[in-house]
Amino acid sequence: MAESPGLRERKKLRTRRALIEAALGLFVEKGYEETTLAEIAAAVDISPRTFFSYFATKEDVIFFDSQARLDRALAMLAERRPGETVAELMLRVVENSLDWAAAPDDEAMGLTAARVHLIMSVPALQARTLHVLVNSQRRLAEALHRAHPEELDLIEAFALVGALLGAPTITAMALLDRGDPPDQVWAAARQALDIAVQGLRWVGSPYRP
Amino acid sequence: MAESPGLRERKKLRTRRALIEAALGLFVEKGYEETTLAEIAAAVDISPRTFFSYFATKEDVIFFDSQARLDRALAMLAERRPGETVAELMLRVVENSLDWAAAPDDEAMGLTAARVHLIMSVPALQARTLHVLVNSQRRLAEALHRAHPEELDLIEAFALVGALLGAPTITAMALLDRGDPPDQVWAAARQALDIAVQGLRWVGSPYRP
DNA sequence: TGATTTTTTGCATCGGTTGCAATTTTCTGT
DNA sequence: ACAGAAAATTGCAACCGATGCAAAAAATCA
Repeated sequence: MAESPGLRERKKLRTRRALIEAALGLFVEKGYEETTLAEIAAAVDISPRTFFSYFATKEDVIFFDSQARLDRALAMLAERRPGETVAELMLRVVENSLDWAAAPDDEAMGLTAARVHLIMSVPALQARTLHVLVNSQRRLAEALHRAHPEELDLIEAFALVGALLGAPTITAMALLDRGDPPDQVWAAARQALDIAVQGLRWVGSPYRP
Repeated sequence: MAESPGLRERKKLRTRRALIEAALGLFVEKGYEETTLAEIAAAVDISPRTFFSYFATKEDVIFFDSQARLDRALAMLAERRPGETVAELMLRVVENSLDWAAAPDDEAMGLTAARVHLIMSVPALQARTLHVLVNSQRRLAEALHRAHPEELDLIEAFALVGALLGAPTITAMALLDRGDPPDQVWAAARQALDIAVQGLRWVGSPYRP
C-alpha cells in the first residue's frame, strides 16, 4: 500500500486541475454567472454530470484550496516560539495569511489576482468567502484555546482572533472591492492589523461640538 | 399627494407580512431548503410567480429588515455626544447592534429566536448574513470617516469598525452555532467587545516550553 | 361607468443540482 | 494477457429557484 499514485488518481488530479483552470479562464472572460456548467465541462471534455464528481457546486471550483489554507494556518499554531505571547503567535499567523491578497500571481497554486477580483466582485462569491473566513476564524480560535487553555479562555480566543482578523479582513475587502491596487490593499490591511493589536483607546479625542 | 395609503398599498403590506410569517413558520417546521417557494406561495394564497414581486429571492424573506438595521446604526453615528471619543461612539453603536442576538422574541418586527437559529444553521443563510454584516461594517466605517475626517483616516476607520465588530460577531456566531443559549451568547459577545477595545497586548505571557 | 395604471398570473425557459441505472475505464489477482 | 471486481463516467429524468413575457384581473381616477 501507499504505492505511487496509479493512473486513476493521476488522471483525476489532471482533470481537476484542468477544470479549475478552464473555469477560471471562462469566468474571467465572460463573467461568473454568465459561464455555464455545461461550458466548463465542454472545455475540459467531460460530461456536465461529471463535473459534480469533482466539485460539489459551481462555487467550489473557485474555493478549492480554502481547506489547505486553513490547515496551514492551524499548523502554524502548533509552532509557538519560545518567549512568544499568544497574541504574537496569532499575529504571525495572521500576517502569514495576509498573503491572501498580497501574493503576486502564483502559477503553482496561489490565489491569482484574477481570482481575487472575481471573489470580490461576484456577490455569491463574496458571501462564500466570508463564510470560509468566519469558519476559519472559528477553528483558529478553538485551536488556539485548546493549545493554551491556561492562558486564554474560549471567549478570549474568539475575541483575539475576531479583532485581529476582523480589522484587516474588512479593510482588505472594502479596498479590493473599490478596485484599489493589491499592494496598497495589503499595506492598508497591515496597518489595520497594527491598529487592532494596539487597541482602540487611542483613537480620537473627546468631541467638542 | 402623500394621501393616506390606499387599498393597494395596504394590501401589499399585508401580503408581505403574511409571506414573511408563513415562510418563517414553514422554515422552522420543515427546514429552509426543504421548504419550496410554491409552498410558501400556497400558504399565502398567491401564485408562485408573484412571490418574486415581493422578494427578489427566497433568502430575502429572511433578511427583509437588514437595511433598516443598518440605517438605524448609521443614524446613531450622527449623534456623537459631547466629550465622546470616536471609539466610544462606535462602541455605543456596536452595543446597540448587539441586540441582534439578544432581543427576546419581539412580536413587532425583531429578530425572533427562531430566525436567529435558522440563520445560524443554514449555510446559505450564514453566508448571506456575513455578506450583510461586512457590507454594514464597510458603510459604517465610511460614514464614520466622513463624519470625522480629522480624527480618523479611512484605514483607521476600517480597523476600528473591523476589530470592534469582528470580535463580538465571530464570538456570537460561533456560540450560537454550537447552540449556546442566547443570553450567554450575548454576554460573551459583550466580553469579546471589551477585549477588542482594550487591545491585545495583554493577552498571555511569554512562552516557556 | 369607462379608461388607465398596477398587480397578479400562467407559461415557457434556463441553469444548478441530484438520483439512478447503464456503460466505460482502471485495477487486482492469476 | 485476461476475467472479474471496483471505480469513474455518462445520459436521462426530475426538481427547484429564478426570469422574461404577455394575458388577465384588480384598483385607481376622471
